[in-house]
Amino acid sequence: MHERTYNADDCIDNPKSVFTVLTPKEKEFLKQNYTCAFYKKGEIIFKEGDKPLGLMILAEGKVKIFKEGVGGREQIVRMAKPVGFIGYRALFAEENHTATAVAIEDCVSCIVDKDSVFRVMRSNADLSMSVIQSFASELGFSHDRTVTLTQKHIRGRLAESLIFLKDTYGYEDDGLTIKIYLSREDVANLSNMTTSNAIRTLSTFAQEGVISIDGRKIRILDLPKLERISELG
Amino acid sequence: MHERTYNADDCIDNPKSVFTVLTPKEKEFLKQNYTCAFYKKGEIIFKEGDKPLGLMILAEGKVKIFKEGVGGREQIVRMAKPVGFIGYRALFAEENHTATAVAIEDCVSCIVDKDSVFRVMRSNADLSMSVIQSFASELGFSHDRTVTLTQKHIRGRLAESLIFLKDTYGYEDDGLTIKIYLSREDVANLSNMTTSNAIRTLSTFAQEGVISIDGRKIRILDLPKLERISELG
DNA sequence: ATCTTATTATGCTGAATAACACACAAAAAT
DNA sequence: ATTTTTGTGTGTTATTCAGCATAATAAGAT
Repeated sequence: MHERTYNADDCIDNPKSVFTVLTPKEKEFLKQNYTCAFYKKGEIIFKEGDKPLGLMILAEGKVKIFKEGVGGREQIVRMAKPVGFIGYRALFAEENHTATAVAIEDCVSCIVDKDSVFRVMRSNADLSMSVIQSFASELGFSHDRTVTLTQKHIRGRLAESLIFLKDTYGYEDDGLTIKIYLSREDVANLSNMTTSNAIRTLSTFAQEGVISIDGRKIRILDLPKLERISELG
Repeated sequence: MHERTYNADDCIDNPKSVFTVLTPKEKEFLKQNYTCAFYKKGEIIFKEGDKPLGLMILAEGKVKIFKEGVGGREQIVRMAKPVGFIGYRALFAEENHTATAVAIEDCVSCIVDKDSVFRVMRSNADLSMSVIQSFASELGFSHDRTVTLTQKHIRGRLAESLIFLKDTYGYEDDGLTIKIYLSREDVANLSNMTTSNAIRTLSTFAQEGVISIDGRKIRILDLPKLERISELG
């Protein structure tokens, strides 16, 4: 982890963040209580068991959050993008982290210290309500994933993961390429399958003309068909 | 659903509920804004797609909350007990319900209307913070379950479910019998397996002396062994 | 009381998918 | 540049578990 000059004010002022409900004064207060850190691709941002130090805002880069299961097998539970929070579940649950966060690309993350976050939340009910709404949505998403990962077949699980990645990160300028470049192993860990089966099923999708593959670059050629595969299970 | 005279003041005054952080005045306000309903065993309390009307407090009885997956297959995502909330995820996410709640026993549920709940939450930061903490814990639990249900083998999943039921509902006076009586189908839907396999695996556990079965009454005879089965996967 | 339906129990078969083995390509380290 | 490591692709085998059938029992309905 390297220190670097980075301006997190952008995060706090970002119109897409939950901070829009804050008063200028409250924003100012937060801006005086954060530090920034730079993480190289592949670096661990926090590990299962670590104590959360504050509210981490992902300012740049992409992050995977996963849990270690049976025999060290990874299950990705969340994919974070800028501008978004990471590690906030443990912070608000007053627990140590129960998952590990790893940078998928070079990342910049800003930490607002815990006391400052809590103070602003107590002073601004709108912020609390936004956080509650975020948690409630995230919990719904988690329940959905549980059902998908346990009930759908490999093809359905992979199709849903690809759609999820597209919805989360969007397309490149070509309007086809999913704007994230994951290893086959990560795709597998997101979709609850072995790496071999992720590779095989991606190839099959490509043969069927649903997607095209160029290394880690995945282009969705036939979204309706991909959605049908996802629905069918 | 039958109306019945029931005193929900007990719920709001219950020392185990999140309402302990409220002032007497706020409690009084909530007590003036709730209605109670009675549900017979097997009755639906709310269904996937329904609009949440308020914050439901389960005052008496036990409730299963499940989602319908591929081919109508149920996945139980939560088991509620008194005094606890039900249907609060959708309420706070400002969505329709994404799961169905069914009474496992005769139940009494009190509904505090949405506006009143939100008003008190805006006036009392402690309450909001408690709700946030609850959501954060629940989300952690959901992530745990996802990993368990996808990665552990049948025996591990069933063992974990039995431990979960014991932790949630406790023992009968004998200190052995799990204080909930589920059908084999519900046990299966909690553990992501077919009814046949739930029956089979329960029998195996009984043969091995880990539990004993008497109809729907399950007694845990060897908790350490059950925990070991759960850990191993 | 008796009929009907739901639940529990058990065996058999087949499909889905994990596990393993190996080859090859690409990237990183020396 | 060359060695080592990491990632990708493909075939084969083994295992787990779902699906189905059938019977016995228990619970509800008429």
